[in-house]
Amino acid sequence: MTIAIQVRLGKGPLADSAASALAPMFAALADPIRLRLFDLVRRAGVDGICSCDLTEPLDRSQPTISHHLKVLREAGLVESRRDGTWIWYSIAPRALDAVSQFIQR
Amino acid sequence: MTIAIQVRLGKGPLADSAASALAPMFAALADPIRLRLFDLVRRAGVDGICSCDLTEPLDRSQPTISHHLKVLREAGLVESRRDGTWIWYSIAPRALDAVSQFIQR
DNA sequence: ACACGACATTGATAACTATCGATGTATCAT
DNA sequence: ATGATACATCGATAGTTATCAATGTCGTGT
Repeated sequence: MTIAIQVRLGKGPLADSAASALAPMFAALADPIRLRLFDLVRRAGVDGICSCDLTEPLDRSQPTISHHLKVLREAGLVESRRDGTWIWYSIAPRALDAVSQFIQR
Repeated sequence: MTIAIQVRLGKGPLADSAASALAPMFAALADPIRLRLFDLVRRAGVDGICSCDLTEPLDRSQPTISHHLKVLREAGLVESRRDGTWIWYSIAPRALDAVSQFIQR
């Protein structure tokens, strides 16, 4: 199951619908652990990074990291693919497009 | 009382301190009402916009809008200045610099 | 079939947040 | 001083979230 998030930012005042679509992306990055998770995944590039390598450096329990990865995934910021018993995370294409578009005017 | 927020983003992995400084800014934008508030203030330009013109279009009570403006202000995203009984809000200089810096690589 | 490793889900809890009505505070006009 | 207006703060409440221990699920190797 993949999640597609589409946000169209018009020229007029930010519509309620656009704001409601945008807010969850900011919310996904509104936590220090998730910011660092996102950063680690982004640094890993196209190959991605194994979930097993994300738990230890952030000093949180495995379920907690799993929870945060789920939040990032459901916000459309990261993707996961299975490889045997491992799961590899990578940055979703166009992940921050909507956010970036809002930030720059 | 003004609030200064400084975030230095190094080249290495995102440090816990940087993430903790960055997260509140994302949190401030992680709400539809605040996104639209920020958008309205930004559209007002250097003159700013009166708080009284922010309550009605967002369909929330006056205390609620006041609360959200406080969140934006404490995150360093907007500034307020008094003019008689009115209070004018404007975008803080370098408001989104840290956020923008994180977004782009 | 069985045991193990990697990850997800559940359940519980403490902390936080969005919202509003009521009330407080500050400024202006009279 | 008085009243009116603009905004902030308080108190309460319902909803959300970050966290972990315990448990479940899925894939691998034996």
